[in-house]
Amino acid sequence: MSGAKQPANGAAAPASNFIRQIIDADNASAKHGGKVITRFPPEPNGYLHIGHAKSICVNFGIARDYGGVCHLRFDDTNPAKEDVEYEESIKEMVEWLGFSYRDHLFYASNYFDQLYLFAEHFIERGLAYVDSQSAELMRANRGTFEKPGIDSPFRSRTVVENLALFREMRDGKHADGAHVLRLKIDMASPNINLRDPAIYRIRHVAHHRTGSKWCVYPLYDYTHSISDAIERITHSICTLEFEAHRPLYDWVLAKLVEAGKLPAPSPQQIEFARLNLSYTVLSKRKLLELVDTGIVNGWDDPRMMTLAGLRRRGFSPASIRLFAERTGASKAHQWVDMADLERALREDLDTTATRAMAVLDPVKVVIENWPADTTELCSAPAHPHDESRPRREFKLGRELYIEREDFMEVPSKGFFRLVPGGEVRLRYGYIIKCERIEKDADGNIATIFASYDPATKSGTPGGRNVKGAIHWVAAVDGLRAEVRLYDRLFSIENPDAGEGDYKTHLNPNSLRVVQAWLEPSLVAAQIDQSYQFERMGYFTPDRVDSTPSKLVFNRAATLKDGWKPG
RNA sequence: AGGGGAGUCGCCAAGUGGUAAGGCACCGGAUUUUGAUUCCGGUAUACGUAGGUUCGAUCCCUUCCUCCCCUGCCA
Repeated sequence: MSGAKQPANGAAAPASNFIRQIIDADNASAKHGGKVITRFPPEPNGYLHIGHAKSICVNFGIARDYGGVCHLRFDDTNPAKEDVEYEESIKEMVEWLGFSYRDHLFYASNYFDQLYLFAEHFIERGLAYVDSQSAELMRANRGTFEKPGIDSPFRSRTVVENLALFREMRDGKHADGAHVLRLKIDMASPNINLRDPAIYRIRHVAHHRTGSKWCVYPLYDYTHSISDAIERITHSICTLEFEAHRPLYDWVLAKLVEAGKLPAPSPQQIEFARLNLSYTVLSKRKLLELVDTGIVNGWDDPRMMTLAGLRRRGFSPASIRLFAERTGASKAHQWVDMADLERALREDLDTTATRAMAVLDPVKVVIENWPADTTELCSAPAHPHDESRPRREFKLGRELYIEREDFMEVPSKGFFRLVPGGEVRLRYGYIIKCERIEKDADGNIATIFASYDPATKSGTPGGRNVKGAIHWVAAVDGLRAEVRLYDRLFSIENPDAGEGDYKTHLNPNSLRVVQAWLEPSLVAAQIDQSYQFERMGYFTPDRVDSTPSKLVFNRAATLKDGWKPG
């Protein structure tokens, strides 16, 4: 009865949490007849980020585990800020994350008629009034945390007066800001949200869905509670900052239920802690600023923790779901390390990513005893634990490239790659020995001259082996490509807590671009597919800049590196 | 006259009167032509603090401390 616990992708079953406990209890008492309906209610005024992803996973995940449904509902009550562009992006990202909203797409704006009628109902019951104070005066009269507010001089308007005025507001007879419709609750409430909250304001602005039909638009608390009830949401899961709004949510619904306008039982608002990620910022305002000031290249910049950015960077939907599952849902403020996101990525990609070899910082190797102008075909599995996938092939010739960091002229203790006079295996190829090196005018190693042992071809039964194996790309069939190496955008854990503006803590090395050598199989690399460049990390073709004639790869994450030079 | 929340291992997070799950990280060791993966094994005398109730308290009561949220005609 504790919800069908279906692992998201072979991972452990979702842990019990306080939300699921509430649902279990409701199911046990048949409060909602065993139904579970949740909702993800974004305002279409920005792009989704990793924090939203967690909320999506919580809401859609619970619906899935309990055999219920999760509504995608656009909270589009503020036409001045919202746009279809955002709506489309949000829908795309929800789907990309692996959740379907097909038959469960809703809009708060679809309830505008109903919301309006309910507002008149509140007026008729003497529970709402038109306030004509200025915004400034309203603020002043609301009181403070310690001091109760004082009643508006318009609080005692008659029902007839209120109704007439509200209809005039609706009919466009008044300017923006001239009046506002307020619930009549309690100006002395210790909870400021209950001090006669405004529920309708005048906005002579066209709405992207309702056009110019309305010039009065309902506010969040009023709209959200009623929308939930109309959709028969059973559990309305939101973040902690709405805790103080719950009494208002309950008040609105209770009044409508007692009048027979809405069915019982009402949905229950449940709040959980939002996600905080280290080394980044997640507020819409800051994300926008990073884009507007050109610090990043757009909303889908791979360094951005937006879902568009994460996707472009090479994060898989499954890895984000795994991450959301691991961080769980609770009421304690959580501060999660960015590295945890990368670990979830590695865990997912290790089992799925096709392998390939790529040299990101090339140094040339010449095998002097390799016959000139000859090559030999080598092959390698697409995945080390899945031999059923077609193998990849590439050539080995006299000249090739290896990673600069795989050679040390003066090796650190414990270094077992290539050193002067030492041997190393060319993965899937032969064992080579470094005979001598040649440096350029600046003292950098220009070429490594080596010899190979013909008896050591990869796969030779009973052949000898050496400890180190390094990746390489032959000059004959290697591909050139641009590779973008990303790192965290900020250099301190909490950019907001440091001294000064968060933008003073940018990591200057958050993007490095290198020209790499890739093995030939990578010409066929697909957008949205991840590749493990062996020993280097997980990469994906850049979805906007990569073309077959000019390959561009993004690094999503490095591989775990257990070697500590000593 | 203020109100509402939260404090359990480095990071998440269960448990809620019967003597501290799990994940990640970390540390050993085995396998490995990725210093990856995988596999074994280890890791809180301890639940913000001080008291109290109880045979027994992370869980109940009280004190104190720390942190977060709320004074938009934003959501």
